[in-house]
Amino acid sequence: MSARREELTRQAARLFAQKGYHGTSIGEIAEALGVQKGSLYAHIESKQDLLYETMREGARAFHGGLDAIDDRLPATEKIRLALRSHLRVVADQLDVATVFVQEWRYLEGERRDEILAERRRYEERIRSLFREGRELGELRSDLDDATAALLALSASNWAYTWLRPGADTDELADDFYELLLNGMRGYATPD
Amino acid sequence: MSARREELTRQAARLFAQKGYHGTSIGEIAEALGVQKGSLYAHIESKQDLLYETMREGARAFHGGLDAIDDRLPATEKIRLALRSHLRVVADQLDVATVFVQEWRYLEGERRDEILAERRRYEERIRSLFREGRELGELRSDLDDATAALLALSASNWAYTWLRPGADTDELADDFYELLLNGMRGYATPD
DNA sequence: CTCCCAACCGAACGATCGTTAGGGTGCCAG
DNA sequence: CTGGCACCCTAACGATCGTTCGGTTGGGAG
Repeated sequence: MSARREELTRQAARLFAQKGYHGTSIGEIAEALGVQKGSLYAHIESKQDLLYETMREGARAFHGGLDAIDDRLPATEKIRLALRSHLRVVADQLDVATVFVQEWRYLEGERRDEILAERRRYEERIRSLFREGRELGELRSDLDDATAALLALSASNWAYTWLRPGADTDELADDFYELLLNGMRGYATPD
Repeated sequence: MSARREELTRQAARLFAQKGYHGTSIGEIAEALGVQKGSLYAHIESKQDLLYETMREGARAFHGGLDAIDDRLPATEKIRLALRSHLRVVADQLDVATVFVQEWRYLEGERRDEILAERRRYEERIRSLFREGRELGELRSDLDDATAALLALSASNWAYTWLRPGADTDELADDFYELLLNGMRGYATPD
């Protein structure tokens, strides 16, 4: 893929994140590249292509982050690293992450099915971490891992709305982790 | 406001939630009412009106839920009730809540500023509950209430994506509350 | 020097968008 | 009986949308 083509995808992701897929016109994307809108069709076949590629990039980034976590670590440590990975992806690729989280529903046809499956798989990978933690005794035995995963995932998925690029996401992820594990109660064990 | 007018707002909210503001045309809204699109302008001045009114309804519902919480209760109890209220609003008015959370950025002019202020005020009200809990010793003294509120709010704000209408939101809210307060750690105090 | 090809231009396409205008109902209050 | 009013229709407006197409450009490979 040529450098110009990558720049096109990047600008599209930026505008989709800022104004939404349907709120962004081909003309605006072309203008961001300093080009007539018709010229874009030397690179793409349709506007949908730009959305689809941004989604693919998002899926690759999020899954890639989980892939890098050593499977042999304790479950709780993997949860901590997963939180770090997720927030880092959001901060480092804010546009892509934003589109991945909120614009997926504007995909059409089998591309939509494909991305939806990737999103579901990601959620399942997170959920399995909590299940593993419970089964190995690292987390409370009465933990509802679906609810626990939901809580962690929800917080992470919402991150794109308030995370600023350049923030120290590792520290924030560790704060989240500590809160989720130990709770907010007054008599919590000191660390 | 006439019954017909309310039906119009309701259908608009439903379609905005399902297909997004820019993804929904005036013609589709008219079709949902069994009417020609031009006829809608007997009720509204612009498409923006429909978005704005849905947002107002959302703001009213979310703030109204908090208003009903007795100020003299312990902070932790108020947090529990706030979680219940939020999830109940999402479940009972899923369309309105969905639009309130994701479509606000398509509002224009001062209406956008107004709704944005309402959203910020809501977040601040939640945050103050955690601050109060910490200051009164109900929550750990080293609690970062901004992070804590962020965690709770993020989970709640994400709820519209997975909550199905008719779900037992009180029970779910209590589960969230219990997890947030006591944590997921294995040696957590039994309840 | 020539050829190629990625990249872009300029103009136009049909479709759809939100909105307006003028006229027509049927019902309810006076 | 009559007036008004809420509601709707039909037709059209200009603007903008995504997309197509034939032609032009410039630089690197042979």
